[in-house]
Amino acid sequence: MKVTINDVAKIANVSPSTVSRVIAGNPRISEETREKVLKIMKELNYYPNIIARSLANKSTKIIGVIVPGTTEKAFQHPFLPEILRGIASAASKNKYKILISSATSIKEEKETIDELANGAITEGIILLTSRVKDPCIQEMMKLRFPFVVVGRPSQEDKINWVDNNNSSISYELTRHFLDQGHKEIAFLGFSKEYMVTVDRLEGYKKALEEYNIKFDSKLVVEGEFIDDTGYSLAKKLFERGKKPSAIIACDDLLAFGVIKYLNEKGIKVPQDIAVAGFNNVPLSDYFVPSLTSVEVNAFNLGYQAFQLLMNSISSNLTSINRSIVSAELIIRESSLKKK
Amino acid sequence: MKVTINDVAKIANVSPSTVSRVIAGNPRISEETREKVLKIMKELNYYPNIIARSLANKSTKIIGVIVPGTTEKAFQHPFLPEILRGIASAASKNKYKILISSATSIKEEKETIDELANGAITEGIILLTSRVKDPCIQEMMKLRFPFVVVGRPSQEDKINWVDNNNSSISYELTRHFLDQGHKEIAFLGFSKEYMVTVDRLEGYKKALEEYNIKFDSKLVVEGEFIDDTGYSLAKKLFERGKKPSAIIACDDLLAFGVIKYLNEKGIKVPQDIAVAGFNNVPLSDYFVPSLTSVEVNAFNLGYQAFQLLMNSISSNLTSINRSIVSAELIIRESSLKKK
DNA sequence: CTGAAAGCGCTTACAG
DNA sequence: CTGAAAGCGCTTACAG
Repeated sequence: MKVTINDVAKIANVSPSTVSRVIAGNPRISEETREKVLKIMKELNYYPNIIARSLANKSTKIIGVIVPGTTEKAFQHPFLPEILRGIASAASKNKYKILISSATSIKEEKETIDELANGAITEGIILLTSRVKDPCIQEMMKLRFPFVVVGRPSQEDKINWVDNNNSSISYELTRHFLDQGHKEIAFLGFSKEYMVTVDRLEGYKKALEEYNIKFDSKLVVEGEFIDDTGYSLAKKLFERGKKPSAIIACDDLLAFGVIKYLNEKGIKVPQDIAVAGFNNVPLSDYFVPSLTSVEVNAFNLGYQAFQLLMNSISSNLTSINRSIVSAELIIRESSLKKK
Repeated sequence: MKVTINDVAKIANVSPSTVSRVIAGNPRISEETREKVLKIMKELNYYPNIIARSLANKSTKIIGVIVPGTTEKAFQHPFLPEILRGIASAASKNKYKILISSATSIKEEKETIDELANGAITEGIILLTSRVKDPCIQEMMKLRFPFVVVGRPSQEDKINWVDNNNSSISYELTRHFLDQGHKEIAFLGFSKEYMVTVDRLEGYKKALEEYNIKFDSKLVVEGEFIDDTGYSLAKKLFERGKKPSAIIACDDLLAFGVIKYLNEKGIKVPQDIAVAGFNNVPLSDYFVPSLTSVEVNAFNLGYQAFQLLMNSISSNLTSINRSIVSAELIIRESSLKKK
């Protein structure tokens, strides 16, 4: 049978209260009894029951992380795990544990949120999402429960969130092309459902404007951002009769697909068409040509998200915070004119 | 204030016991009171406190997942998330939640295990590891707590585990080269610390033997499997004066590094040297040349791991089970002679 | 410095 | 079919 605080108390000849106090490190316990109790605990191999403690305490030291969309696709993208890693690292430092949700539909997702929040199992929630009108965000706001979202939400002023400055890094990337003399730059993988792509498109437009290049909507190919293959998006672009000299894809995986398509058509990258992606996946560096991309520092996004959440938990929802994690342009072969 | 079962009971004019029973779906409750209680629950927006329930129940419906090594690198490899996804999917179907550990050292890892197991917070644990003498496995065995490990452990008969048949798929891959007439095949990324690589080397040797090719240890380059870059391993190989006609790397990421090295030396893949990897990462298909690899079905590994764990939890540790997930050879350009 | 008691929010035999 | 009571394993004012 599992040994409890009472067993320890009995054998140590003290009250359960006392044992509880030495566990909690209460300073009002005499050195002598502390040592005695500690010794017995060791002998009996006693471990406090976290559940019981949580119930008495009303503090579980657990946060929930809701992974977007259907679980089936949830971990698909290489940077999601990176975010998780960041959250885990920050949580670990604060002695928090992480409960990962795994819903397969929006409905289930909401139910999970309700359960985690109302079930008193979790002290706060991190939402990984970047959908424009995210139903989970709506749900969380209704619940008045501490939460932060990774990815700028549409209701940005009422919510704790962390994100890159997607608009400005996209601006930078676009300028990188403009500065090299490109006039026709395509933008693949835009989706009005996803804030990230909305922001990135905005930065793209802003750069064009500065260079007095008229925005051409035919150069923007919408896509599901992660699901759609870059191959098909590139194909669509060409079928519109467009043949830009540079292509920006909203994700490296898309960019790889684009390059595959170009290869098949006998178009050389970067000599004929320059290409860049976003998110700097591990293989962008190995790819031939190595792929120009944007490092979003997903680890930091996760890390900061946890910090904001702690903040929100302890401040009792009174303040709204945001955190901008800097992104950096990583220029590689795919976007550089050969000299 | 959070509404409790007592609040509901009072307003519904029944006892807390009755409310508890309708929550539990106890059939001995009259349809009439059930509906009344359900209605009040809705009105008050009542959610059962999971922690309290767990304490009374002695069942938390939570499993722990221990991610190997330092958290910092934990989620690095693309197939870890896939395993997680499999676990999450199976867990979700069984109404289980997942607590992810995040330790940064072996010592911390053991502490986490102790806490999760002895703290009554978790009903079972899945260990993601494939180290040969894994200290966490030792710890778990001591605890007599339900657990399963993903990756064949050295103590394979005393432990629940799930894995591919790494030896046999490696055998197949090696034969794929032998059948094409290759006589000198290098094997990169072996590490005696990791069962996976041990098993894969075994399959490799077996195939050579069948073809009466003498095993040459100079063709085996040890490496940290995931950490080491394929680039440096390939370099080592060449510095030994070896120039095989085919190279097997224990991981696709290694293989990409190898190819990069070969490219730099002006060696063409697959014309001059054929290359293959393991784990079929998302980009292997996009790479130029596309990379021959082994699909390990990480999702299924995770899924099966959860099933075994359920088994172990309900059977009360009385039986030991294993589950072999089939892997498949995916032949692409990098290993095929041009016709 | 330490103990007795009440309480955290549930569940579940037991009795009716 | 339903309720009163005890219990799950802790914590924490309160009293001394």
